[in-house]
Amino acid sequence: MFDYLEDLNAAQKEAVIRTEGPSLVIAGAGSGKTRVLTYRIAHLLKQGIRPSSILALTFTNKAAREMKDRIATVVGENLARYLWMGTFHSIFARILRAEHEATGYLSNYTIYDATDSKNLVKTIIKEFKFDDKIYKPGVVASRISMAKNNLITPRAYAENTEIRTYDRNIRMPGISDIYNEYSKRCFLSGAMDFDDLLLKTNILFNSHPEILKNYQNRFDYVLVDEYQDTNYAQYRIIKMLAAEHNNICVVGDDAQSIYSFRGARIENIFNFRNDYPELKIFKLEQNYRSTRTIVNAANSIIGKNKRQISKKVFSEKEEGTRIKVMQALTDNEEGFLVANEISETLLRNHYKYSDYAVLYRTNAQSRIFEESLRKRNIPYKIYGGLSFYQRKEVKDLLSYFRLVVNPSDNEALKRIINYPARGIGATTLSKLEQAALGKGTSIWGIITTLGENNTPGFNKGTLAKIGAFSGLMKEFRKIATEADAFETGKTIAEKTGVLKDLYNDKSPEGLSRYQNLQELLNAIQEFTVSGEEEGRPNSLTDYMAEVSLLTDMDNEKPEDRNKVSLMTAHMAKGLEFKNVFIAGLEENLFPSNQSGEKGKIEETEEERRLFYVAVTRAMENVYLSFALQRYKWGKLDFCTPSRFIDEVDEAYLDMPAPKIKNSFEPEIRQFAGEASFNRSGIKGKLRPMAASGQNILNRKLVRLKESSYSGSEFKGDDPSKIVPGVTVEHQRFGMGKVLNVEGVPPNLKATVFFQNAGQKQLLLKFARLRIIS
DNA sequence: GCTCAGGGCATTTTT
DNA sequence: TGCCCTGAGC
Repeated sequence: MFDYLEDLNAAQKEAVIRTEGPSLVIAGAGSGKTRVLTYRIAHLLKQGIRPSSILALTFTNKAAREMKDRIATVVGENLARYLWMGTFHSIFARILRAEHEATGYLSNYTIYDATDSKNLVKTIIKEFKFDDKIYKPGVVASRISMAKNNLITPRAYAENTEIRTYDRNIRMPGISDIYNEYSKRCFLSGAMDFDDLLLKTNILFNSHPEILKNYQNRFDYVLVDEYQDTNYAQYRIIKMLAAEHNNICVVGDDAQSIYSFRGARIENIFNFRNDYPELKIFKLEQNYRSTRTIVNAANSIIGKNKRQISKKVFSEKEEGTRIKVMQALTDNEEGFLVANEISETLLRNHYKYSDYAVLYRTNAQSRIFEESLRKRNIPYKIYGGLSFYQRKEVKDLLSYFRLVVNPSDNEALKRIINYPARGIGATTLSKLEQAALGKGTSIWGIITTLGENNTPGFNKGTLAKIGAFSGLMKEFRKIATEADAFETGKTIAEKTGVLKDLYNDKSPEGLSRYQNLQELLNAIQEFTVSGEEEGRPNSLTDYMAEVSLLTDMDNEKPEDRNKVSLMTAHMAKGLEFKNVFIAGLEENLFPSNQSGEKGKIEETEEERRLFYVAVTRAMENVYLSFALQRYKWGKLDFCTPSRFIDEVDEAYLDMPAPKIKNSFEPEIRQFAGEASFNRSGIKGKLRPMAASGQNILNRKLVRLKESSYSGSEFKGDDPSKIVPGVTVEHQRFGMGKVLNVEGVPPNLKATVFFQNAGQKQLLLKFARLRIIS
């Protein structure tokens, strides 16, 4: 068997074998952090420690899975399998299910995702008659989330003068009441949100010392990955669990703490020493990933931060090439330069597409790179954005499953009670909801007792419709108790007509929706079959307990293997690529100082850490690219390069960072049109817009019914037949068509873009007319 | 209850 | 630009 200790350098080895007592492993970028964690666990197992007494917490399922697989290769599958290894959320969800009696919940509780939480908050805002211009659901939800992450209960929130003053200052003094109501409703629905999994675990351990004791005794060893990203709630749980044996090992890198906006506290890693004065510190400083140039350049950036744990990250690899600075005039040009560089270096250096990543700050920036890569026939994959589990069709079907598992789940019920259409509209639903609130029960609770007690006073027709729905659900619930997850899931998908609905939609979007549902069913089948093989329970209930905590990263497809990756710098953490483009490095998109008064330095430092994370993803080549002018929300912005480029030591750049400060005069051509378009013809006024190079005519859309565009053909209505004056001339790239538009000067042409309306019927296609010169 | 046009808004998000 | 929400009108 292979000797894992041989596979380590001196510092790594120390960190692996000194297993007793508290340890802090400071793991610089690319220093073999995962290796140390996995071998440390393997080492424990080799010494006869029972796997079930080891708790290892990660932030992503992927990290947990990879680590488990690697441990299995060292010590064998049957040992690895009994480890308590998983994400914070999944481990605590499991504990909360096991201890549900002490929490007041049932073991089948639902986990609300961010959308469910926001919808519930929105409902409450409306009911409380707060001004929804001021009370934004997203803002309120994030205040609630902040409170939970800091273990502030609704009551503590109400009594906290500092918080209340802050809320008053942002003109939302009612958040406290909303939070209180929100918690009550979640409980009534038998639901917890993501933050609850941490909050309720804390409450559970604090209020039931005997239960805490039980877990303290169970876990002889506690290990935590990415410790710099833990929030207060996670910190408290870790501390409690490790209090008995004190064998706690946390691994992290303060230089890579980039999630403060989600409640992560970099202080946790700074203060670890105070919590465990007798700790051992291990510093992993040798970087095995990147060239010396990249490591040194990264150091020169992060060195500007005041608050950090001292370390000297170094590389013994070759010096490598300098970082390339790419300056473009427009965002289009930037996309072109990136795509160009990829196709050239790919051939010259025999790279694969998967050796490249384009990183940016915001998801919206992906579009321009998508376009330019597509033009060059470079395969790419966009990460982030709408995840598989957030897709409408997937969420709809999952909502049926949720309701079957937990009929109290109001958010799920509201989502599907009228999908597919059953004639149960908003009015009926709101009556049901009010009745439920009045009685302190769930909507399902009202529905099932309508026979004896028709308080809302529904008429016969409505009662029949609701009855049919509840009959269907009862039937599903019965099947769920008898059949496995796949059998149940498939029956539900078929009997509700959800599957057929999409099958009948032959548009490309309809097809992809149908395929998504098939994919979901395949995943359930896989779960069912592997559960059966391994003797795990595999009912729909068991499946739902898992699926709520899955993300897009958890179902990567093989056909995405050899593609250029497009993602935010945040998402790239933990990954590595031979070539990394850090794109869109304009001051206003990669902000360094645009935040408010509070925490200006902290936020600048965090942006710098983000930049550091992005640079250290690269093994061989780093490109810093930016455009000097860019459209942002339709308006032209003049930009300067991010100040972070200036901070890179010039010795590592292939050209000095350009110091351009709005010094050029844009060439502006103006076009003021007279017409916009709709299905009945040309109407209204074109909004005149100034731009250089490319002119945007107007945001007015041509909405075409029953038509779509695929390949080079219009299916259904051709815009030229519908909108007078619009003629299709020839195809431009991918989505667009170049058009001649009546009334527009002959040197200007329009491009039509199609996109889905995303509404219920999926029939509308948008065509955007855009003038290009 | 559905459709459509118009208005308003806009980081990052491992769970 | 793009997307989501809302209210008018059918």
